[in-house]
Amino acid sequence: MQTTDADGTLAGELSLAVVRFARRLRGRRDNRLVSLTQLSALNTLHVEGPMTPGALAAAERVRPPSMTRVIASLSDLGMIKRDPHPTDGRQAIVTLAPAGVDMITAEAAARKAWLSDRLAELTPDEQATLRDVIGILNKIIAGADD
Amino acid sequence: MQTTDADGTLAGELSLAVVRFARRLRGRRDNRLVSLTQLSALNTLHVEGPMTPGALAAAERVRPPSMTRVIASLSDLGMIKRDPHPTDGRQAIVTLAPAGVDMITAEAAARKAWLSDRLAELTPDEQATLRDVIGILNKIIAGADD
DNA sequence: TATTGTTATACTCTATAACTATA
DNA sequence: TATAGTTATAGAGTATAACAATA
Repeated sequence: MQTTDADGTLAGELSLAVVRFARRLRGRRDNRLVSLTQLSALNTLHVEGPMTPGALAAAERVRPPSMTRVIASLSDLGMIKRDPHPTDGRQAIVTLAPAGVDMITAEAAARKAWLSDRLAELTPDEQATLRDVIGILNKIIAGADD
Repeated sequence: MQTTDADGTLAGELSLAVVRFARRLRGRRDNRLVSLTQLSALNTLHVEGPMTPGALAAAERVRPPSMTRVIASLSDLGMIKRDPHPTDGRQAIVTLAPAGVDMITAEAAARKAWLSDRLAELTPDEQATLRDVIGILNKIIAGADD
């Protein structure tokens, strides 16, 4: 077993595998009411609580204009609400609405419906590896502050 | 440690982590000459050899019209070439050109330049977990034939 | 008729640049 | 002037539907 990645093989193969997997995730979902991008924003609001559009953009690692559109679409769907910032008129506070909480719950079930079928075909060791990799991926994402 | 995913937690968290990681991969690359989607197609041609557009679409898990566009862009860049099928006038054979091979090599180095920095911050165990997960993700992708 | 591939069209996600409003 | 956010615009990636060419 290697302990370093001097030749970049791990970086390369990991990139391609993740891109293909993400493509499958986006394309294979049954519930088309919200996209995975929208769901990711809802999830962040659920985990971290209400925040400004700028903070949400930073948390999601997208640019503010991109988050503006995500917020607008989720607001149209009634899944979040926008309130004025108490002290700064430029900012706003984005809060998860009850419909947004319901969507998170429903989407978790929808993903389970197909991905869990795939996961069920894996060995317990493989499932454990996937569980471990979630934290590692999040660590890489969080560390990529350049 | 759990050995099943009855509540869908693994499916949900894995989905969100992978989507965010893929977003970072797409946005953070320095070499903008080819996209990760294009690179993935080049890589498949490199690993599996020349094939028809339909076969390449199937291998990449995208629809034929999507692959038509990827092939057109790579052909414009001189990284692949299209030849007539020897026996079936409807089909074509897509082959990796020398410039495509060079691009695969260059891109592997470019990815290494930034992702390896992140990987270097991980423990050997974490790197080994990532190495294991590549095969698991590919297994899931391959199995999702519904 | 069935298959392969392309064209036409549309939608989502993301970005940069320019702008408005507020601090 | 500086900051937060939106609007305008553009480009990549993907899809479905309709079409053309060939089997």
